[in-house]
Amino acid sequence: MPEGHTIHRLAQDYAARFQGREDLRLSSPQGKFSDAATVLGGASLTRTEAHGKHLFLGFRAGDWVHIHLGLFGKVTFGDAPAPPPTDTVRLRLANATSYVDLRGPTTCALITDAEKQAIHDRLGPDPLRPDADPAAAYARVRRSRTTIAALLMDQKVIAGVGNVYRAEVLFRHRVDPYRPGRDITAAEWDAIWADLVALMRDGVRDNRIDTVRPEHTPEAMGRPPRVDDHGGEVYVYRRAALPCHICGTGVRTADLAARNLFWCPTCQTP
DNA sequence: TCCTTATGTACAA
DNA sequence: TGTACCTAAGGAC
Repeated sequence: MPEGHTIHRLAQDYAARFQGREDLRLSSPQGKFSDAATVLGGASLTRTEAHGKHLFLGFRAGDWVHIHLGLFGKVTFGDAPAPPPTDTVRLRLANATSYVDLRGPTTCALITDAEKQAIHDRLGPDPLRPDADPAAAYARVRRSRTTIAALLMDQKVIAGVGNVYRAEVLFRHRVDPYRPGRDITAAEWDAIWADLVALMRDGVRDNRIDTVRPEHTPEAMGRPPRVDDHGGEVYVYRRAALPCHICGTGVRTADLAARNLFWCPTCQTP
């Protein structure tokens, strides 16, 4: 599930169900986080935060649980009573009314304030954070020979964009994914950034990625709605060889840095 | 039941 | 650039 919008939504949802309550219990049925769960004991959740794809659960001054879902991590919320956990649950939070299970994360670790700060320091601006500075991202983009497709996935350049938002925002701005960063104009970057802010805010609200403009929706175009397992309506992501919604050209796909890239060779210009 | 795939990242060579 | 890691679902047998 995880691009930045998912993580910001998780920060909200963890807070809504657990923040400020005194009846919290932590456990690690799988065992890999048992020591930390014991250290935290019955501490209450005081705040939550997201930066890019990193989630931080704050328990007391200096105590943070740092979570990164990686490619496979999943989080499941539910109402009490919590069912018996399966043996893949890395971290369960439970109180009298709710539970939440974390499975398969790349990272789930107890860290200090200083360690958390170090993570912020190595991440680029996040379109979903109010403190984000798009000019800092553009400063890196404009002096790079690397393709814009790779730069958008580089969390040091911009935090929170993943393979879906990358493909979709480049399509929406008609930018060929192989164009070098240095050939992206300031106006193009400003438009891409503003679009990411809007798209990702929608993503947090809806808990899915929809990128198709109203005039290109299945209803407007007279096509059947797309239903994929990520749940959203998109232009090119995972639509290899299918006709482009706008021009009908077959959507192309290629490997770029071990990830699948999708684009329309007609609509997107070098 | 096995194989492939996936919205990610880190580290080795 | 390749590989390892974490999990679950879907499709091929």
